[in-house]
Amino acid sequence: MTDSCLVQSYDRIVGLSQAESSFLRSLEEHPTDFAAGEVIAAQASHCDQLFVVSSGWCISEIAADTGQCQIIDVHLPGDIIGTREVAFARRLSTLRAVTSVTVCPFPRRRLNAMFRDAPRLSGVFVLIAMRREAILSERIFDLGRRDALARVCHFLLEIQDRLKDSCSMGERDIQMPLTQQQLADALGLTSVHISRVIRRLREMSVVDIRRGNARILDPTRLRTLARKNEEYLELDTSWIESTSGLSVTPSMLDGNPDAASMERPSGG
Amino acid sequence: MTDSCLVQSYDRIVGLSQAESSFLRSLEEHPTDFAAGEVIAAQASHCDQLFVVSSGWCISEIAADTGQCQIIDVHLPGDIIGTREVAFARRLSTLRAVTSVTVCPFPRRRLNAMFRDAPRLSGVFVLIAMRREAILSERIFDLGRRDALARVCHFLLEIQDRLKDSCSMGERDIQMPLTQQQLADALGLTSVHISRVIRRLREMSVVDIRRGNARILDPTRLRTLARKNEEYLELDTSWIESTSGLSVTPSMLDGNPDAASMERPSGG
DNA sequence: CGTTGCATTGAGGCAGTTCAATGGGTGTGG
DNA sequence: CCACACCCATTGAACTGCCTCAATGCAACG
Repeated sequence: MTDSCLVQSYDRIVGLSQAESSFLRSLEEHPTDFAAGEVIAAQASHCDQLFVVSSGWCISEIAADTGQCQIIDVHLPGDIIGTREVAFARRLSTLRAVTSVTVCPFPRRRLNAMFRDAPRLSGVFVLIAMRREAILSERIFDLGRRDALARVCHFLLEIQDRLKDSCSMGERDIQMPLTQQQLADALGLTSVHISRVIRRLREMSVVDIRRGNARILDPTRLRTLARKNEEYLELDTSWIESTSGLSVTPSMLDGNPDAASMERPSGG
Repeated sequence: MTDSCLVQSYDRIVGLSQAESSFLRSLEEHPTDFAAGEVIAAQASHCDQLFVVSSGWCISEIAADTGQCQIIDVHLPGDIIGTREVAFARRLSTLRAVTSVTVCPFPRRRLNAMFRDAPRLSGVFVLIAMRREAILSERIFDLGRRDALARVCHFLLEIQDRLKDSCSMGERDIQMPLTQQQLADALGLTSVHISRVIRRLREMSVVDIRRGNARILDPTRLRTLARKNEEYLELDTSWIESTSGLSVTPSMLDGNPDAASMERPSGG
């Protein structure tokens, strides 16, 4: 019954209670399908919704008036999208489907209810937000200080780690549904140059990247070329565990925060 | 009595109660001074502490084995530092003083107490974290898709906005204590090229950037060159206000979360 | 079987780098 | 008060990684 990547990934971080997983599952009550390339939410549009990715890949991209485009983030199954936007009146990026996707929109106030009544889930939520910030920081290092070859290698390893975290995958193969143009937009390069780098990596027998799939031929070499120092994806969850006290009320489950119960469990 | 930039900035976002501002003030109980250039917390070191910046500028930088360095973030007075690291066992960046600074360390569990018992402060905290994520996203766009001139202009405007938000500043002048090398490390360039760009901007009568201070000569032109589209710093606080129910207990103020009171105000 | 979207390849150009030398301000010790 | 050292900024010359422009290949699809 629990196929949800979201529930699985939260459960893997802190073991979830019945009530907690029910709450998370309730965020995926309204699945909506989009075809590859479709815009799910446009830049500068009003944003009072967040999304859970149930299946498929999405991207957040920022478009400039010059026609330039930069992909800020890649969203995989189990990710909650829109947390960056929650703080603002209007979206600062376009949310677009890369493959055909199923996403589940939910209103901002659900998050509110979670913060008030489910401190452990809030903790995991913040933890994941901080990991996302760490990933963005690494990408800043990438764009600022690594050459094209290292960027591509590093990106592959990042995706591999994240896929391992959220869903199933093989050791040698990494899903890679992005086009070369999209890879270029993510890594601050041009598709022409991405093509050359991919060829070089193939000739070097490091990775064979083709549309849909990347096959790793020499993992050690790949890791060296990526100049990947730290394993920033290893979370420290100890501080969440110390947050006892959790109540998920029936009213939270149908998304009415204002009627949420104010009482809390009396046990310490 | 309230000189604290931290309290001021939180108060500006949502009007703080007495208890709430007391809690925030209590985070600044242990001021520590560092001289310009000193390391406050080293990359890969254990991180169970966060910091409030009381005065001065700090940076978070990631160093590579090649000697390359990338500045991820600039921290101004009123900022809480280390939230990115909170999720991990070890720091992924070095925290360094740019000017002489006063920072106030506080333990991770204080944050925990806040999450459990002060939902409005938690809301502002998350809001600010999301704004930081937005700023990082903009910097990714910068590094990926803007040329050196635009990067420098955009960076200046970002700092101007953030200084406006946290502390006092003039309209024409922006504090700029970073060296050209540090500017280069922040913007993914070399100090040599930064020097040339600064000269060009001076010759164009757009900004006169010198160590310590940048004087804006042509605000309109600066904004055009920066290609700054969105005003991402305008926060939407409406969703926080709807989180009623706040208790800051005496035990929170001395930093003992486990003894924190579990009762909450019964009023809606 | 043409169309459409993506990938590949080549040739030339440029923004930004590297290397290296010079200048200028500031603090320190004689 | 000078001399020296140090750090930072400036400038020049040569180089290069990546871009731009443009043509071609190639597979999927109606």
